[in-house]
Amino acid sequence: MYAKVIVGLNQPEMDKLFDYRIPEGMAVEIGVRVIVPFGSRNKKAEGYVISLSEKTEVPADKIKELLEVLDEGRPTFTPALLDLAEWMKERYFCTLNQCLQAIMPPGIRTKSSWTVSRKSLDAETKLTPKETALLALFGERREIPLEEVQAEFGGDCLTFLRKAEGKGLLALKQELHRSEYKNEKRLYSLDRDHPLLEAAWKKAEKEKRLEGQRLLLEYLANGREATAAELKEALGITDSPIKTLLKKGILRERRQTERRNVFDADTVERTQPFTPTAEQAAALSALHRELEQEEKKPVLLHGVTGSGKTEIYMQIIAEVLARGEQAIVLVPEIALTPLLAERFVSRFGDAVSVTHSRLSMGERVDQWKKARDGEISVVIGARSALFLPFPKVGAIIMDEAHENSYVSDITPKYDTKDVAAALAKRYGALFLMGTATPDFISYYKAKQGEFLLLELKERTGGGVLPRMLVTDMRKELAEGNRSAFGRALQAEIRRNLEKGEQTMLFLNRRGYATFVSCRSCGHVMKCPECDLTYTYHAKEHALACHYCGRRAPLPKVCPVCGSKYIRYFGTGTQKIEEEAGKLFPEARILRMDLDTTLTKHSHEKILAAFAAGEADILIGTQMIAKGHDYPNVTLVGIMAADLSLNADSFTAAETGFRLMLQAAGRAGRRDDRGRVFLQTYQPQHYAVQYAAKQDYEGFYEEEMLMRQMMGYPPFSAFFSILLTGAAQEEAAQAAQELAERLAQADEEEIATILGPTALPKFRGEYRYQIIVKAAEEEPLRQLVLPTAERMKKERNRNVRVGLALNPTNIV
DNA sequence: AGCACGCCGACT
DNA sequence: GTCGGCGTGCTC
Repeated sequence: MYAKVIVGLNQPEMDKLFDYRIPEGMAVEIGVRVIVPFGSRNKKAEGYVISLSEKTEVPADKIKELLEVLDEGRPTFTPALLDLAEWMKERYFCTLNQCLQAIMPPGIRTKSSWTVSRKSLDAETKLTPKETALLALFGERREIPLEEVQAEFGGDCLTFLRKAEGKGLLALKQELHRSEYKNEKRLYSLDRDHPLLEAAWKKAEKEKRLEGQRLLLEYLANGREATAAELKEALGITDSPIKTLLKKGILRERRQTERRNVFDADTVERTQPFTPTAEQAAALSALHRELEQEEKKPVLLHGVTGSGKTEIYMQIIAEVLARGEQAIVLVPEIALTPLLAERFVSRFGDAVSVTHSRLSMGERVDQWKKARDGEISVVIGARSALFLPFPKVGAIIMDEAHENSYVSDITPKYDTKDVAAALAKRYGALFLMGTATPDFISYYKAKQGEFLLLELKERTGGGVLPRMLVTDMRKELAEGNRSAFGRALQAEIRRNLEKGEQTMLFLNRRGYATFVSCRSCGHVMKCPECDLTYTYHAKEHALACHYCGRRAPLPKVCPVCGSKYIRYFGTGTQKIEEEAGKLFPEARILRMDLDTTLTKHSHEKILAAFAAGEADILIGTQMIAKGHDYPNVTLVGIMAADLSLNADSFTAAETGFRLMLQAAGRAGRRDDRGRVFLQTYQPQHYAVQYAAKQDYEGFYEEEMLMRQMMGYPPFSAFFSILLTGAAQEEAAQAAQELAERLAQADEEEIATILGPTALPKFRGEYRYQIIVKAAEEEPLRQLVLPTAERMKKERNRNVRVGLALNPTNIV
């Protein structure tokens, strides 16, 4: 038997199957991780078994044998996940190996290291000066890590070392390190039949200095087991009495590996399903119908905040579990709070687990194993939860499906929505996306019938929509208010402070570049070619369009009104916090943004403190827009609605609009009507106008018209081609050449080719981007793919070509 | 990616 | 003769 293996080398040329013979008696399944000998030096490398075969085309003298099967022979990749990896490879133009790495739990990959050991040499051996220097590096040591030699002789000294090895001066040795993240506990108990036990008891009771031993013997007398940490905690002893009794054999040690629990399901009270409202019942019956279908359509559940989407998720999950299948609930990383998890635990008990990047590596690996071994059947997690090796997933639920954190930021830069749909198809599972503000591409697909569209328009708890008030910050400025707080908002905050009600202030800076606008007329500097906001490049003191690459000098006066009040809009949450402190010295203020949430539970702590009424004002980025109901919040201020409206992407207006609606959802979720202040320099902007009316449909219609006119997705398809290289000249030339070849290949002129554009250096590499867009995807693929493939093949080894089709995040 | 191999030019 | 710097082809 032969195993076809992907060797875990991250190189496009290596992304093919290598055949290995399976040694006699070795059990190998598809999807297992293996160690294989690779290359002329038979270096040990990690590989993944993709398929098994009776025969091989490879000549017998080339075939090597598998060295070892990892993970006790349990497959890392289920058939569904392997199939998904193949799909991702095609969709994201990357290697199968990269897809497998994305699917694998992080951190379990075997690492390799090399050591150099010296050999005794006879007197005649003549050494070159460099060899003498190398042996001097050893000093008294017999063995040193390769890194140390490389630090001294340069990273490329391997040929020299190999030669010295051939001469018999030294030996190079490879070591593999596998991370198991085992949670091994050492439990101590009393050997009650031990002959010395009686004597030890007596002695410990008599002698004062043996107090620790006495406590220990007493504590364990009833046959209980405990870890050293527990004993120390319970008895107030050090580990020395434990060690002493262990040495005598009176204490016994038992090692036990335990899978870590991410939280304690026992402390959560169980709840029963609610009786659905009429609206929910209608949605549920549609979902049940879809569950019965062989070919299931993805479902978009468009439900306003508070319309009870979670209850619908839970009732669907209950159905799936009843069938003996599993469910995956995807949540944006930031929304993954213990509170949310608790809701699911309260319904499904310890069948539920949680996984996200804030867990330790061991915790994550353990949740992964629990899924594999059927110990859990519901998982709530960030996007990587999709890749848990469940046997048969019945439903994939994606909450807050509009969130941009669902797009992976490392290769493959997958969009979780697309991957989840592809995976659901492979499982035959239901894929349900829930959101109050669908992204427009999904909404468009739903309206076109590609997705099933379900709507929830009522809030289950009653609740009224908040009042939206637009503050024209240009006017504020003209009337002498230079603060970031409009006068109306200031007055309302004061009122809230007096009434003891809470206020939330949003300022969304994360992920959006600074933009340049005129403070007098509100004009925003935009690229005339793309109608997208210019980004200010401080280093060059110039404006740049990140979409087409156009550069323009920074104007000294506003091109529209001639005013000199041109400003870089860059107020951050910290500045708002400072200003709020001055304006409302009596207020207790909390701030929550990336900087204040770097430590493990800080995120939850800040929200919990605010929920408990320990602060009057919470200032933060969009991360405070999510999460739970704060009944005492009656006022929300969106400090600069423009900030998100002017990001340099064609989705900017949509994102900004959504953020305003989300913020609105934070206020007045009970009987009293909340107030939301939209502060903006562009009150006439259509996104602001529609947000003020809370008119999602109206905005959608207008935005779609706009996109159709401008030829943006979903009315067009585009490729982003990125050429990367350490040598600037080479990368630039390759990019130029590719752009020319594309133009040449585009005989029928279906495409618009933008660029190449130089992007900022990234990790020491120069990057050039080409955008190719066209009305239809298929002809575009036929134009771009062969041309780019040919370029890749003929390319200089030092320039990499990366492709992305309709990426959600344009670089 | 890593590695070997071959070729070349510089330096001792 | 030694060393380092490339370009090229191969890895089951």
